[in-house]
Amino acid sequence: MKQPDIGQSPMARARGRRPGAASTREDIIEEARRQFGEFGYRRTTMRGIARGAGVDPRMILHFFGSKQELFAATIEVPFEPEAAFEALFAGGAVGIGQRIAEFILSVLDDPRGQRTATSVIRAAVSEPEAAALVRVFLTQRMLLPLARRVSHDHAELRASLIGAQVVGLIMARYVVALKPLSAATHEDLVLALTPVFEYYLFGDLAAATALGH
Amino acid sequence: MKQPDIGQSPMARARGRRPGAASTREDIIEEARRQFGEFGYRRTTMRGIARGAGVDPRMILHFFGSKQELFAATIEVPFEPEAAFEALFAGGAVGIGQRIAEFILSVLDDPRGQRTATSVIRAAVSEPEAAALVRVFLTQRMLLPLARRVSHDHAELRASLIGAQVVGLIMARYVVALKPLSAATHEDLVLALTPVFEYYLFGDLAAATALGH
DNA sequence: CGACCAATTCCTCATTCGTGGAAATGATAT
DNA sequence: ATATCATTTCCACGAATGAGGAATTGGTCG
Repeated sequence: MKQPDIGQSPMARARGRRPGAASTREDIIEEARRQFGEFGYRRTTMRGIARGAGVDPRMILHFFGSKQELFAATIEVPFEPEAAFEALFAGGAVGIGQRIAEFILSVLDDPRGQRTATSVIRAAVSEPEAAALVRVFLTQRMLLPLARRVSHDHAELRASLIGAQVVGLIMARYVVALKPLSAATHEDLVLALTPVFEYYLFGDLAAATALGH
Repeated sequence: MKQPDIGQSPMARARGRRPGAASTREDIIEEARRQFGEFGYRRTTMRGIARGAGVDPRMILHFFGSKQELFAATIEVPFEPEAAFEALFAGGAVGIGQRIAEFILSVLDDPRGQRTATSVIRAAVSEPEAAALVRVFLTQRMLLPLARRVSHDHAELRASLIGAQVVGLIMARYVVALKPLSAATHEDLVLALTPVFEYYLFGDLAAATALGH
């Protein structure tokens, strides 16, 4: 006599497969990238991603299996480190610091690069497993290839100092949002960082010489 | 007839105040400092601190009221920024970069300073409110006083760049544990960082000059 | 048309967390 | 001694979370 379960909840969408093209998977990844980048791994929740993507939370498990696998699927390095270093060093030692600074800043100007960077850093801070992954990736894929092109003493230390400066820049600019750095222009930062990168690459680390004035 | 409630749980300690001196409050703070520094704000739990301190979880609320207040109680800056800067700059411009590097590294060599630094950074990454607090503290108490002593153009930018390098060093050395940096000695890092600090303080930020060779 | 599979929704479970109530006990002051 | 207060223990609540079961619907292929 009663209509069977219809009208019980006016907002209740019908179950089953939606007609038309299904962008659900991509919507989830897109929203997950945003939230992991903005909130970090721990404070980002499956339900929050689902809400932001306009999707049932169950879809995330359906497509990705777990929160960790979803996070892994959101990571995209927008360049190939070894190829990028080769191109950067192809121009010789002259101007190498500026080219590195330009390259790093341009990666961080791109929303994808910026989100990936902050996302990975935040995850490394809150998840030990992520920190281990970051350590391996940074060391094997970024710092060692960079160090290999630095034919100087303490090559790995030099690469690590550059990495530390870059990480600090990301933290100060995007995570803590220190005004002088978040307001500085791309060009200002390139100019300010260029001498530091050149010093870390080629300078005499064991002699506290003055560095320009 | 039955012994009243005794023997029900052999491990059950008697209620009420313990005899002797009560170090509970200090035990909690001590353990909280360790865990906030090691795990960050989010992954540190009241129950975990209580377990580590050998204390009932309720004691934490009893003494501190909430997790946030407990965290606030664990923060201890082991120096007075303005006084420290005054002392550092009292020796004049010559050797100022080295003195700053020495000072920062010595603070980070001290377990208390190191724990406070990592703890605050981790909290800033995982908690927006903490990030706001860190931004204000860093800007008002550290960077502006530092900038005030830098009688050059872009004083705040210079101070922020130093701050970013220090934060990056802490991240790389203690959070991600990049080997070349965590293995480097105090002296190595002082030598490597001194020219950078001097450049950030006094160098020409708008001219990409070479910085030592 | 019928069988099969992917996509979608609803509901549930077990766990964990921060917080708080209430009672018990020792120390201390009167 | 008695009253008062701080300290301590156990227990519970409500919320949030990651994960998964089961049913329903639509596309696709025979």
